[in-house]
Amino acid sequence: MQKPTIPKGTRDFTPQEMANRNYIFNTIKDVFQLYGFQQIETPAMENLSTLMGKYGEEGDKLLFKILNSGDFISGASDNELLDRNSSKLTNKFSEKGLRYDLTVPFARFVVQHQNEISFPFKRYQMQPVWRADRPQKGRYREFYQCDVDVVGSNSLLNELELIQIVDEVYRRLKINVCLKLNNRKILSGIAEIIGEAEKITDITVAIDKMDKIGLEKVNEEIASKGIAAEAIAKLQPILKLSGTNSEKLIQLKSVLAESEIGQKGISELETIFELCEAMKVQTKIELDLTLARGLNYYTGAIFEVKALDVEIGSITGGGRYDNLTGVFGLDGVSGVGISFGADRIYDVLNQLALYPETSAEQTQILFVSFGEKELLYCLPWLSSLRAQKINSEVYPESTKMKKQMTYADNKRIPFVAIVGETEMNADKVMLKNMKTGEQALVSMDELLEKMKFYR
RNA sequence: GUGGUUGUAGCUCAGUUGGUUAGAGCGUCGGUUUGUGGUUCCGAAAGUCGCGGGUUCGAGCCCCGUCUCCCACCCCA
Repeated sequence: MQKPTIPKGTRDFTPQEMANRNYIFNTIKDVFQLYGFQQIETPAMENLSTLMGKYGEEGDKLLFKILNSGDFISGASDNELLDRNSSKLTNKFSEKGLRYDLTVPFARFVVQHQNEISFPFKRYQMQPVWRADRPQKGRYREFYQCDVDVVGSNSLLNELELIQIVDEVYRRLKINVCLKLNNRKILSGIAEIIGEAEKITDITVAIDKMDKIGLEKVNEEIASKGIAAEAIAKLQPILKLSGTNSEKLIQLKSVLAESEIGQKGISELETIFELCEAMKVQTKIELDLTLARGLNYYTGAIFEVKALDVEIGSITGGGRYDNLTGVFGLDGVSGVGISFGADRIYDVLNQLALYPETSAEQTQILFVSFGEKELLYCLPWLSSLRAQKINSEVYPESTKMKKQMTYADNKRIPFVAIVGETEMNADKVMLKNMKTGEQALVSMDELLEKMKFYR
């Protein structure tokens, strides 16, 4: 028989791995809740009409589509089948797809539930998303995103709070990061003053590659998009911008003096920097004009977080989008949000071995016994421990002690309670510390007292 | 979607110019006077050599296809 496998780009997670992953999810979740965000979930699958056209042409290709149930082929005529046009046939065969991110389903959610939501709506969502991408380093076809967004508020205080959340999450996870900040309005201003406003997407996609391919290649790519040489020349001082954040802003102010939207972007950034300083955000924040990000719906701030000690690409990203719900028929709702890439954070933590030594999930005490009578004797002890929220279990069969001890060892259970006739007669258990090897006869009260530090 | 790369036991890998029943370490399981694990010693199970085809008297090894892994591009968490 063929050995079973899982689809490419997907992974199984063992109990040990899940303990590590839950450490990440719980850390992120705790911080989200600390800032007043509430959790929602949306279905794994959405109607394709909700998903299609929201991520550009590339994105549509990367959507996993779900075959219609039943006789899906009846949806297409003979001529359409003979045509062999896959993209047209896809529409006939499939009307649902797996979600590609959490932002678009969230926009759909806001529109659909607009009358039940009170704004500003602060929500978080931690669920897997799927992309039919070719897997490679730090890239999976199924991965988790942890999104926090505020919709229905234009205040830059939201940007501040998101930055504070980034600051707090990575402080707790002990990952050194740099937060890169940009503003779409500045990018628009740049495109405007060089007279290529309608080419903004091409320009931003190209300059996004700056630290990867260098200035020269970026210029080549921009030129290849049909942008005039003089416009490219005008762009140079901006691409070569250097110095501290405030020095960069001063330079930008003069370069973008003629652009109203550019000035707006600069003042937004100034406000954000001031707020961060006032609130003593520890994370290094860097104004980075080459940060453009792929998704075109950002209209204000753009964030990206990079791990400093690991080469892995961005581990968190986001920004402000003024009219995301517009595509679903609800105008005038502004949102700002960020997404933590849990799987990349997991890779970073794995490489740096930054997990806490003991997991809150592990069993703290295992009862080892010698027979049926002893097994039954253990049960009330377990109930008492569990009532005190101490993770505990009993080895459910009376096999050799070696096997039971090995079991405890493999699960890294720190304490074992040995129960034989002697212990039963004394109404006690033999409590053994697996690390030191020390053991002592203890009563129920003594046991609960000792174990209460291991909740 | 394009290009490159990898595949032998649960895991990490040996395997000679093509030549008998394909090996090791780790892990697993069992035993080492049946009330003591993580460190000893002994033993066992475990592989259609990714899959399919071809060349050959003979293929883990050579050729073709395919899938998979990883890497780069595109794009992106």
